[in-house]
Amino acid sequence: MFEAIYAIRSGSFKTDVLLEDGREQVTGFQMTGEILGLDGIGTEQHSCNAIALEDSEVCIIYYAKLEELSRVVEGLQHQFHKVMSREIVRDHGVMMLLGSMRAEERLAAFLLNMSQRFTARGFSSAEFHLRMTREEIGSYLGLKLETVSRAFSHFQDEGLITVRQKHIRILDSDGLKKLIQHQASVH
Amino acid sequence: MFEAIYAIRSGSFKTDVLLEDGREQVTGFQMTGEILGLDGIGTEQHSCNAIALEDSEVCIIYYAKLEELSRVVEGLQHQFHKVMSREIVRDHGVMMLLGSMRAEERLAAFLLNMSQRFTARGFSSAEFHLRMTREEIGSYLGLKLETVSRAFSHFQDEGLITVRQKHIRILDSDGLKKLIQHQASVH
DNA sequence: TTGCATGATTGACTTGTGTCAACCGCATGA
DNA sequence: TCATGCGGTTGACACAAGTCAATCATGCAA
Repeated sequence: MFEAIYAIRSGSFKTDVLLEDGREQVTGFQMTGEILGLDGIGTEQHSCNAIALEDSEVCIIYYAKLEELSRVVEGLQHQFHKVMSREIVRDHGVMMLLGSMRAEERLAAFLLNMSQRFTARGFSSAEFHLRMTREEIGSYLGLKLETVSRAFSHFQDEGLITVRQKHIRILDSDGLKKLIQHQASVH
Repeated sequence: MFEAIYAIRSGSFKTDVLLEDGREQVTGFQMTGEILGLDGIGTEQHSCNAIALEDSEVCIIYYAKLEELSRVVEGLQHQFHKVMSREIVRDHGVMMLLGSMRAEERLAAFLLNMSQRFTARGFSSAEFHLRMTREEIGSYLGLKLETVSRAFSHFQDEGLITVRQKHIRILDSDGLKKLIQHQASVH
């Protein structure tokens, strides 16, 4: 059943979908200020789970109220459409990752994306704490946890980052950016 | 620049995004009755290309008009939200494909999805004509065209389908369904 | 403190898919 | 008719990532 969407007030989440046979696919990581539950509007039924990765707070937005308000509050409808549209664009980005990048490119893109999102929230762009496990990162990126771990170690050996468990420090973000594009032209 | 979305009146399309280095990722195939261009609302700029796969017609829907109408026409806003939401759910399905299925599972899922969409449009569910090349299917499924071709041949050897170029006939759709789930429990 | 559980790292080996290349089939146009 | 080109198929081989397994690190509970 569907009745609301949820704005994250603090904390962070992962969303996932399950196949009958038990395979889990992480479909995204959401941070403060982002919206959960937009998948439920189409079918009147949420199609993925949201799991908090730390203590978190959400603001419940009843969808019926939102629709009603959209009709009278200038600009609200448009803002809401923008949020949904951006989610579609983001998903296309993930499809790009999964469909045409190799393991280290995926992880580099993931790290740069996290860095950018932390920056947008006023945190350091170079040093941050990942709230998800290697397995969750792997599921999101279509990789096994060992592959994620090895890629982290390799980046560290190359002097691109330092890793200690979930603590990441980016030493050479240009190097990571080059990885994403350059790898292909080697082809 | 963004000003409109497009309802497909007849024909079919592929959408893709490009990486700077020239890699192409097909993000979807759209058929009659589906909507193109929803990605443009968020940033006032379309982020993917749409290419017709055959002679096709679209109905241009100016976004400004749509927003205006949504405020007065009962139910229109809700219908529009549903369309966008379903696109998000569909993308999550593709992420499932790309992130946690192997080549033959992906292709089986793709064929069943095509079959279902043809059925919904009043065509045969068992026999249809693919409008896209092996390379486009491969890009969409995160596979090389040779892998797609081999999987088709293998399905044919197993008696699941018959293939002759772009003509597909599904002989055992339950067999295809089992492939998607069963492969995993072998694990 | 010790013991335990969970997550992360690393190594050795296997395998699915990619790569490269040859060849086939069908459609189009000269 | 034959030549040309594009898309599709198939084979041989290479390699990236998966699998299995041992070990280490961290944090929590007794």
